[in-house]
Amino acid sequence: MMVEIGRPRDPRIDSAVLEATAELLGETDYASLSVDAIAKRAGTSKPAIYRRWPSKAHLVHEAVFPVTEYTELPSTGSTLGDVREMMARTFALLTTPAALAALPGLVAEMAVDSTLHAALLERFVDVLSHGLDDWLETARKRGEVRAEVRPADVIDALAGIIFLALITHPETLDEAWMDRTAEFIARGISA
Amino acid sequence: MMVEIGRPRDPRIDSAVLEATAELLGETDYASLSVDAIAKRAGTSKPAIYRRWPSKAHLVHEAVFPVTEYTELPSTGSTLGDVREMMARTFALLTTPAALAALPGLVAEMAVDSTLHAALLERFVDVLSHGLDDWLETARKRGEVRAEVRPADVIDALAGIIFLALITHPETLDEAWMDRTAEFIARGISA
Amino acid sequence: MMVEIGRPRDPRIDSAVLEATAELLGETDYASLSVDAIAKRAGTSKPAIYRRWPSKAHLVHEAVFPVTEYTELPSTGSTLGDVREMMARTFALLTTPAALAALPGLVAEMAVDSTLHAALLERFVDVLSHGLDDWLETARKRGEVRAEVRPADVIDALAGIIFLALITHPETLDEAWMDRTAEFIARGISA
Amino acid sequence: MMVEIGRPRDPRIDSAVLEATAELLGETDYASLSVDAIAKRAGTSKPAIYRRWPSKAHLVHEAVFPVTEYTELPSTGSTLGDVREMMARTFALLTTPAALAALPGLVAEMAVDSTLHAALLERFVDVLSHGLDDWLETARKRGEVRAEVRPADVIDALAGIIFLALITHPETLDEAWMDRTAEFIARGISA
DNA sequence: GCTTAAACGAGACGGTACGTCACGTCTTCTA
DNA sequence: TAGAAGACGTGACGTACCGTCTCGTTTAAGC
Repeated sequence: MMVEIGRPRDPRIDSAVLEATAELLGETDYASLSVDAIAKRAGTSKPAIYRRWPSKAHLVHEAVFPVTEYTELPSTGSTLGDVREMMARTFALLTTPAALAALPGLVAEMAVDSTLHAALLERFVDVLSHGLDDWLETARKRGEVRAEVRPADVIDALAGIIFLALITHPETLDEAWMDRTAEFIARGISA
Repeated sequence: MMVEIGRPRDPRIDSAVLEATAELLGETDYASLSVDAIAKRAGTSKPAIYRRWPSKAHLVHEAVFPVTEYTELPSTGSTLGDVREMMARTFALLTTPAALAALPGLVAEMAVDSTLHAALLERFVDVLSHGLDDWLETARKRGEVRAEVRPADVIDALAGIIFLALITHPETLDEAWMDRTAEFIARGISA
Repeated sequence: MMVEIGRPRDPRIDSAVLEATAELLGETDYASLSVDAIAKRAGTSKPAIYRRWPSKAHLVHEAVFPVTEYTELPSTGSTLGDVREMMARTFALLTTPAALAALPGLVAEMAVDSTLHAALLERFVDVLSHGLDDWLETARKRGEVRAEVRPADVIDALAGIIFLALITHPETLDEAWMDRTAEFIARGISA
Repeated sequence: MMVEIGRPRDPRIDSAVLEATAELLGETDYASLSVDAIAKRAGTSKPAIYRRWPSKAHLVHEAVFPVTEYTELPSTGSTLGDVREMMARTFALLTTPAALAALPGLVAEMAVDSTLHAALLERFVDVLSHGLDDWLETARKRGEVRAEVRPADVIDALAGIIFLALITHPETLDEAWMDRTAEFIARGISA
């Protein structure tokens, strides 16, 4: 049992920093975001930040993808409908102002920092794949999804297509595109 | 017709710099790549580089994705076979040592620099979509591809899935993964 | 009263930089003196230097003309003797290796940077005119110096003549020249 | 006899460059004056300039102190009057807009470039000392100037005092200052 | 009138330093 | 020991100017 010694950390700093980070990411991109600016906006100091997160990237990752309660994948009754719902969730996750500003930068840092890589993956897979195993199992039993389709493949497709589309042609991601893409993925995994 | 005036640029510098950049990207990642180091390796100077490319990102983009001769999409006779071939090409394009090192960084800079965004897209779409229109048209006529599938959708799927897989779990991208993914995409666009 | 807050500056850096600057000025001229080299020699960094001095010129000025203890103008009993002593001091001040190397460059920067101009003048006048007012007063009372001679005029003459001679014909500044010039100045201010 | 071969130099370029240099020195200081800007203003090119002058400093030196006709030192009848006239001439030479802007810079370059040093001295001594030998000789014969006073000493005093005063307190160089200084110098050389 | 050779404009070149910026760490004082 | 403040080393950024070079073109003098 770890005994806490000395002055305890002020939990208000944690949230103030996360909020400040998300706010600032709504105003500038990842590269122009400085830790000094975050500290100032949060009314704290750089060392207090580095005591909590090992690097700017880790902080941003946590600010952009906060740990949230899982909500069950609602069953719409059809494969297409369920895929459409998963897409909507993934899309929502990736298109908050903070996520839009931070994602490219995080991707760059991921490639260099393996601890960030791991953290980012875990957080992501957690959120996106939650309930996916069960859903796939059920759909497979109904004969609607091929046996060899793996959860990771579905995430690759969902997240990969949305991510690439977001960074290359965000202006064309309308309802029609969502529909076409859902149809594409649903057929891709169908028996 | 633009008339050349003044001392012409030394074309050997262009190629030496591009080569040096690609070489260095085989040794370090994008962030650790300095323009000074490129200049030194290429036997030239920083100003000579900035005279040719507006930023490090533009230079890297050109070094990593050189303009190449287009080769026709070979028809294997089946949709699946053709998709598998397109995947192989896209995969090859994205997994040169230089591309692996540079891609995350380029994605980050793309988000900030719109001229780079445009340049990168043009280069990419050029290479990947070459012949795709015709191929889709033909496949559509044979009744193998749905009418609403667009070339851009195919590129999103191909490049998006491969890119995300590369930056998240490159170690699992074996032949089996390529096969499953080709199957997925082929079914996704099929009638 | 200013309260010090945050990490205090390391005073060893101040002195190491000043020493390094003076040393390097003994080896090269002002123009070839780079801030990078100073930082390296002093075992510190460029930002640490620019935190302390607003420009290379301000740093050099302080390194070349350090604030020193004032020593009284010793009275030799005669106007000529006292002038000769003042000349010797001015000459010593301007002919340290660092001063010889730096002075022309400082003069050039003075013309451009008004803050440097002010700083350089203050330092100079401080050192050269210290005790001069009293000396002139005394000499005037003895009837040896004309009433209208001002301290600034004496400094102009002393420093101006020595400076111009130094930059135009340093090789001829022997004892005889010093004697002739002291005689010239002593007569110039005499009643 | 050197035979001219090839296209002769365009003499209009010489004068256009000198004029442009003097003009620009009325607008900025020596350091901010670029050879590119001179070439542009003169409607010519950098190589044409470097064909004529070995460095920026040499060009500026010639632009600021053009070779002029010597005018005799007018005898005012008194030592003081003659010295006052010499001061006026020296002052005029050093206070053209171009000279004011260029002098500090030239002094700095002089210290580094020995060919410039020589050129600048020759030009200066030529102008200032012209007729001085004769004048001194005459004054000496009249018993008004001490035997050991040398022409170079007079130039040191005249130019040194004016130069230092110009770069340190130009705003106080009024008629009264000129009078006091002429008196000082006249007494300094008097028997 | 043709040849010759250098001057010309434009601008690229290598070199070198500039002053700035942000990162993540360290050091001080205070709570 | 946390916290605020801010200095620290590191290392790269993009810019500026120097004086030289390499082009293609123009200009005069000599044959």
